[in-house]
Amino acid sequence: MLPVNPPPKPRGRPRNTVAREAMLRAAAQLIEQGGIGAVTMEAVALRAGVGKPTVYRNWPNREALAMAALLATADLNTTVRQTGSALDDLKRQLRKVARVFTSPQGRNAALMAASADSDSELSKAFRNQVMQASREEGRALLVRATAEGEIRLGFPIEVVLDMIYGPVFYRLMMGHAPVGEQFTAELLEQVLRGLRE
Amino acid sequence: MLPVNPPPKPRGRPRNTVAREAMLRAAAQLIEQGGIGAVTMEAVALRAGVGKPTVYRNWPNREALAMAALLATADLNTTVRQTGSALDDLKRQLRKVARVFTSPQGRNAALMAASADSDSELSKAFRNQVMQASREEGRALLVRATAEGEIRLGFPIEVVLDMIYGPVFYRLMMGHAPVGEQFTAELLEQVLRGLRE
DNA sequence: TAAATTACGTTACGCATCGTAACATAATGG
DNA sequence: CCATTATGTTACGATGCGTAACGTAATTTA
Repeated sequence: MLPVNPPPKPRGRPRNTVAREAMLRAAAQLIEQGGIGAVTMEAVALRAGVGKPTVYRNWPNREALAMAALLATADLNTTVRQTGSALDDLKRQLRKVARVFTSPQGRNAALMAASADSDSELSKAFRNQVMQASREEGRALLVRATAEGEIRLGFPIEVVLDMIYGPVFYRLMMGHAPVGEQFTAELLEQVLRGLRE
Repeated sequence: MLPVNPPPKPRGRPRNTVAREAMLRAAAQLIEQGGIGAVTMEAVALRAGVGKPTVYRNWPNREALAMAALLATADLNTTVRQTGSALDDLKRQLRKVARVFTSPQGRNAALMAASADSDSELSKAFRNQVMQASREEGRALLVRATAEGEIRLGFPIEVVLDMIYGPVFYRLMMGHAPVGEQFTAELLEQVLRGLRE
């Protein structure tokens, strides 16, 4: 057995989890109202009824706090239930991704992930949890679709995943056109045309 | 002849264009070194050898100045010469877009366009000049390709444009995979599969 | 040439936010 | 009881913002 101290049992006064949640909630509300820029450590401390140093004891800077708040939002952590064919599920999953990232939180989340220091811990966690999760789900569905004989074999799957999710983010970020039901449907249809033998 | 006063002849002391260019250059250098966040009005004033109020006389805030500096970079305003078939030109244009936006300036430019207030004048100018320009060029090439009989008719061209440029921005912004020669080639190949009837 | 007009650089100010320090106090473990 | 850690309050210096007030420079109009 490896000596992986399971609970290292901290010594002194424990962290106030209520305060921590209050801070995350305050940050999320501030984001919703005024975007990432509205998340100032002082505003969070005030709104959460907490001392400013306490905020700094939990997160080293504003960016980390905002990222943590976004990571904690429930929307970003859902997965699509598998009911129909793989391609039907894929269609529904793409709509879900589009819907989630059309929300203010989702849009801000994507922006933060893009602009954050790529090496920071939270940034990596974010990419893994929020973006890679969609990709993994999509990858599994594409594999299932090949097994079901709906699409051909031997296509570059990473590129195809970028073709599916890339345009959604592109429109979301650049705002040159809406990301509606029709768009995701046409997009997927057009992608699949290149995969049907 | 319409009475469009060509030079309305301003009254007093003219703007110092040398200072203006110095400020834009200073801003561009600051962006290159430390990103958008490094563009503070005071740093620009100092580096350009200019008074702070002069900076504010030319741009209302930091965002506008940074945007103007990025707009002035030459890379973003080039167009691809048409030498081969439409599809060859499209391939070369996609590489050019990828190359431009892989540079620090390009990446920051895309980020600013995404995060800036969508209604601001410079933001709109930016989207038109930098992003729409690529799309227009691509749209023209796709039309030419149909005329040359290389691809079929009746596809949703806006969606296809998103499928071409979206994945590039997606990788650039999220950083989950490189945007190399192989990627753009495979991407275009896969997109064209869905267009060849 | 004189007057009006506009831009310039310098200096200074009030404001917001940052990130940190000092302190007394509260909660928990040994 | 003592050591340890977290908490809230208060305060501080540092930056950057955006503006105002000045005297000066450049250019157009009369």
